[in-house]
Amino acid sequence: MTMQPATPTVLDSPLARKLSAFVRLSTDDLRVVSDLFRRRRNFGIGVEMIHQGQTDQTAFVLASGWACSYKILPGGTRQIVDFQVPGDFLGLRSVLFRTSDHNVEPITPVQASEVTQRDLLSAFAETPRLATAVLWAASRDEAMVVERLVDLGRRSATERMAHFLLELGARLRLVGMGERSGYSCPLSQYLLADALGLSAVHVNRVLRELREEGMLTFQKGRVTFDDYDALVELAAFDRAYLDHEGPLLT
Amino acid sequence: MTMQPATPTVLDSPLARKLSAFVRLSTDDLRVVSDLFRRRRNFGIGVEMIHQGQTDQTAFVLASGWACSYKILPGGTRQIVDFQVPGDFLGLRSVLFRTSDHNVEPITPVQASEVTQRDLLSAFAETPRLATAVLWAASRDEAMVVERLVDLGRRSATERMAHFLLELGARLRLVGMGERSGYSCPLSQYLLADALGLSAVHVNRVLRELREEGMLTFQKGRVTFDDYDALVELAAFDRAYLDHEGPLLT
DNA sequence: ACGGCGGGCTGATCTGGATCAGCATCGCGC
DNA sequence: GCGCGATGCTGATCCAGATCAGCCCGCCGT
Repeated sequence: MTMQPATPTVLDSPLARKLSAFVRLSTDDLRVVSDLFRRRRNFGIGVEMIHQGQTDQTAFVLASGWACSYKILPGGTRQIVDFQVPGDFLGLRSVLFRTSDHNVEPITPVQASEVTQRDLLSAFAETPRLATAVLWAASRDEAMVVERLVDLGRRSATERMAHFLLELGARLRLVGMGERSGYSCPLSQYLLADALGLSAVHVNRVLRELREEGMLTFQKGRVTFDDYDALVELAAFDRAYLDHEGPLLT
Repeated sequence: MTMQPATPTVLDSPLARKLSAFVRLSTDDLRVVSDLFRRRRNFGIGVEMIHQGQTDQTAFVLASGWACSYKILPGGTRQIVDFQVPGDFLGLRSVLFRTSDHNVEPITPVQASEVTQRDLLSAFAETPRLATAVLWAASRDEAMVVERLVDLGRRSATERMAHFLLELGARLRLVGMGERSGYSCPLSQYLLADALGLSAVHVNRVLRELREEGMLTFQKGRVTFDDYDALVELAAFDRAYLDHEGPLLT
């Protein structure tokens, strides 16, 4: 946990920070955002927050902690679709679906605010600007999934890893949880493997290789960029798809 | 081109058909939909409709023909993210972005209606029900991308191919362009390769294998399901993620 | 009527990453 | 303070799918 001012306002929330990268929100907008944050809940590691096939249409906004969304295949293997960090929506995509098509569970202990379909739609009616901002966030999420698709389809294991960790760094910096030099990261090599479509064994080797090349170090729950520019080059990382160049300075 | 009734109404449009799988649209809603269809344009094969990096925020609704959206990597390879068939949106994801993060181009000659960000947002304001329907369609698009991600991450080439062609069949049937027995399909083996993260050579072998196993035949621009149930089994195809069980019978 | 070329198709070879098998360390519960 | 499950790490072997090299056919343009 980082230091908080004595009277934390919703301005401090990761969600507000993130949305501000897209539109400058008025105090009215921010009030509506903070209303969305009312029903705060806690979840322990591995407790399912959203389950494949469930029919109640609720989503969450992550306030603290990390989560991941994934699909299980008959056969037992799973594909992690994405990780969620503070400020991210969980299950936004299936609020409109009759049944959820994926699972979401915490990787670390998590605080999240529950948002129902009704809440969301009525908040949209109240402030169209917020609606636009949320749709922007949803588009950004999809853009990230697409980039993961490119990872799996056309990038080598090493490029994939570099690209993924760079993206994660950019996302975390946007909500104030990382610097250009690196960030702390609770992901195990198994989780990375399931997300990147690799085996855990190979993830290990790739990380070693990147470390020995002096490009990045991932150890003890911390990612350190040893040579940021070389990584960007290697991964052909072009942050345009994140659309982070907002009204606030980056 | 298929036969049309003497006075075609917007009800016949693939988009309306598709959205009807989710909500029953009123005649008012349908009028708004048909307004969206006003600015009809034609595009030849390979003419870029949307370009990576472009800044004008327009999308299209496909009225006839097939298109594909893809990303190019420095190095020349490309990853096709998805194909679009009549009734699908093109570039919806980046209407809200400052710059488009992908390309879209026709695979066959195409008729499409141009929709600007303004058009769309004002249509939403007019009929919230339509807004919901469009968001549903966007969610379905994302669900398909996620399923493609699972394809690339965790399914073998054969499973991948089967899964993909089954999904395409389901999508086409929804807009009245295919039957359970098969559908006509203008995709070359090169396009399939770029979409499924395979080499064209391997696509060829996989198709041969599926044919020799008596599961499906893809020849002369037509996909024929020779053993639908076996395919569903092989690919572990669960259409839940398409959320097609709508108010109209399927 | 003929060259060129986009597609389909094939065999031979190579390789990135999976799989299998196992060891070392650490934190935690009892 | 001991056992045990997670996690990190490593070597040896295997294989799905890439790559390379080419042939055949039908179509289109001149």
